[in-house]
Amino acid sequence: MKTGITLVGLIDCLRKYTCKCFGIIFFLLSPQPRLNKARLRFSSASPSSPPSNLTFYTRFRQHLGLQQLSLLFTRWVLKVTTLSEQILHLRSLANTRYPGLFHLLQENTQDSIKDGEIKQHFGRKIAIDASMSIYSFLIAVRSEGQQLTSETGETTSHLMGLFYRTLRMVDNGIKPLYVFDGRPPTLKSGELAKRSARKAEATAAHAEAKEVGTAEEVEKFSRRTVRVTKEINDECKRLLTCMGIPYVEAPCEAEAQCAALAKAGKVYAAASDDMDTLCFETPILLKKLMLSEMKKEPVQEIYLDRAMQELGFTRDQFIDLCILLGCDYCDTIPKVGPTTALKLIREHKSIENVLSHLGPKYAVPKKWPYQDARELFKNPLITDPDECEFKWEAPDIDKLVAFLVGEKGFNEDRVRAGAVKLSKNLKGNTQARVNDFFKPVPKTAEELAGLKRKSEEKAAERKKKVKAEKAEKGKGKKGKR
DNA sequence: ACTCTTCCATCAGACGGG
DNA sequence: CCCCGTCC
DNA sequence: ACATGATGGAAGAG
Repeated sequence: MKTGITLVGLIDCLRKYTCKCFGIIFFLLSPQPRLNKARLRFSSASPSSPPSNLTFYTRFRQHLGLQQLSLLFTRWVLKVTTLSEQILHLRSLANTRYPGLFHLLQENTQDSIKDGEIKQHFGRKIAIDASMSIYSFLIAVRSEGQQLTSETGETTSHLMGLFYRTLRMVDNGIKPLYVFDGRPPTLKSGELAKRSARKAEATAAHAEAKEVGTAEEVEKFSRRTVRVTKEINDECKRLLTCMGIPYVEAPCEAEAQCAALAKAGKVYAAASDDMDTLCFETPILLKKLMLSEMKKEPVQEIYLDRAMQELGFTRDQFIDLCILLGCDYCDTIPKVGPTTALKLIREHKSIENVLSHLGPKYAVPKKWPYQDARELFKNPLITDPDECEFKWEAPDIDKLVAFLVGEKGFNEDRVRAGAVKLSKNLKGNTQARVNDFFKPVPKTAEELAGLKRKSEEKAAERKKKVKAEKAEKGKGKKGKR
């Protein structure tokens, strides 16, 4: 707005710092190019004038808007760099994504989402995507921008987070089962993009040599997106072993494996904040499991069968709905949001029918591999749940102390206190299960009343908010007029 | 006026003492 | 309770 | 020679 930057100026600047441009381009091509301070600092670690580019970029984005800017960069990239169309296409595949499924369920169904407390899950086995948690620990557990480290400078953020979170779960009687990603999740966009690229993009034969180079770049690119290194994963596994907590290694996506375990009845539910897990047919999904105790928010429990029942959908229709809403595997149709998607599927029952009845207003993406996505949801790569063996054992306190205190410099008292909690809860196991068996569904009147009150309060709050806003708006308008 | 979509900004863990 | 510093 | 995703609010389009 204020700054009078021109396109020419921008391009000049970019030419000047060619290497830095890659960073910016990747930002732009990433599904959600957002910048925050931590990241800025992080990526500007190199000495030569990085801030100029980034601030430049930010200002410019405000000026132009994202789409034009990214178009501009795309064109520029094509001209100047060796990045080929395939990478661009790969990124564009994973473009926008609506978070709408949860809201949609919230508003269109009554019983599929239930708020509860963490205590209700006492004694239950719950599968958790380990990599997701570890990733968030690595990002969030920091002090003055730096991760926590042992004396030798090794990162310990992940151990810290994993240790205490697991402790809290065990303390609440939950028996966690961690599921580790097999191959990094790039299989999603990577494989799909490659596949569809191979299929349709034979037209790019004009530069075969280029394509060879590109394939390498694509691989490089996907390798880079590995979030949690093998070392970190191994340390976490070691910690879990010391704690007596079991884990499972998924061949591919942990989410899918969690769902399979839940479906087979090996665990009670899958805990994740990602609604995609529902598409893998987990009967129950727990959302915000760990947030609850800290912030006094309810644990959200989502039942797949009730959701489908209330929407009147079969599993296939439900998956199609999710694809329309936007999943990890393919793009959405522009102008089709949650509401429209629901309407369309209700009317036409399947994506094929939707496509054949779709008005000209809606431009379906040229490459829209919805069938592949559907296939991935229906038949994900998993190991048979029956072959997964896991049990909860007593912690090996000596090893635990040797590891955390000896190698990583944790406070010994805290670790020992934690270990005591672990073994104490293990003892209560048999009883816990019996209790759980006795009163699974019937809640006490108090609990019900409490929950009701809570939800009513929330609803009231929302209404009040809306009302207040409307009132304000009204006032403003009246005042103006 | 209303509904739905797109754009933008912000933040992410766990614990304990005041 | 909320705010804020500390964990390693 | 690297770099994210969920969410809520506000503005925009039809």
